[in-house]
Amino acid sequence: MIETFAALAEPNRYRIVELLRSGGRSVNDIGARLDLNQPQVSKHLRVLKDVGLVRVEPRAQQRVYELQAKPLRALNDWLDRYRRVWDVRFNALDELLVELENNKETSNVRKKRK
Amino acid sequence: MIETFAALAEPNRYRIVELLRSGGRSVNDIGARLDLNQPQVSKHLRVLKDVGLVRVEPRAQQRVYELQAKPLRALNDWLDRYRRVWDVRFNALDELLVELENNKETSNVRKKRK
DNA sequence: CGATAATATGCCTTGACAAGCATATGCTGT
DNA sequence: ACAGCATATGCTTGTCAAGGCATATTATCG
Repeated sequence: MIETFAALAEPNRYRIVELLRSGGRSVNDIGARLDLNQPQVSKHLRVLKDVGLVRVEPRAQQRVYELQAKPLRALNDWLDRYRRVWDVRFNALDELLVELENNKETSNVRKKRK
Repeated sequence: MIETFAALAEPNRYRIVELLRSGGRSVNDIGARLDLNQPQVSKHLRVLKDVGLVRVEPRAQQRVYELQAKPLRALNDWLDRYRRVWDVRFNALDELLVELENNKETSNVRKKRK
């Protein structure tokens, strides 16, 4: 999770991700559109690949990078755990639903009461 | 958006946010629970406050920090724009349904009614 | 097999930022 | 106003990561 945040916290990497939202692109294509030098694009893509945000598909002599679902899904799941904070619908009488959802995931919910 | 990612990319800040999910806490309380020195806690809270992730409420001589909805909501909205990438239900032939949902406005999409 | 295009990697420099520690500021009760 | 606790800020140091540039790697085609 933190890795994903770190990857997206870098401005140029964020721009790359935004660009790839419209579909896979080659390294040079990305560099041209975002006005970045090729080596830096490759490096950023490496970071994005390491955290699973993109995957590579060789196409002829170039490599097409495209977004991957998994980290985005993970981000969504993470955010779900904060729903009671940001979603208005959870602030009122939906406490019951919250309880149910908490039961569904028994991961790190075991907190010590004092 | 990038600011939010950057704030959450720092391990200790992430831990603070996770801790605050269960409710507002004072600076020393946070420091004690996460085993952090008080100055670093204050600094991290400053960053979190600057990006709007927390707000302060003075309580006696201590300050209680608690999570704020806005950046989390923004994060959710941002993620929504990638839904077609990560949400399986968007990958197939549900394009029509997407149109319908957008029109219905029942989902958590587009609730900004400024 | 050379030539060339597309991409990756290595090295260096520089800037940002987190931790540690000392100290300042602020609030509360007496 | 003073003492004492809670929190904030300033300064220094060390680490890490991004950009720039040169160069290595890989693939395609003649």
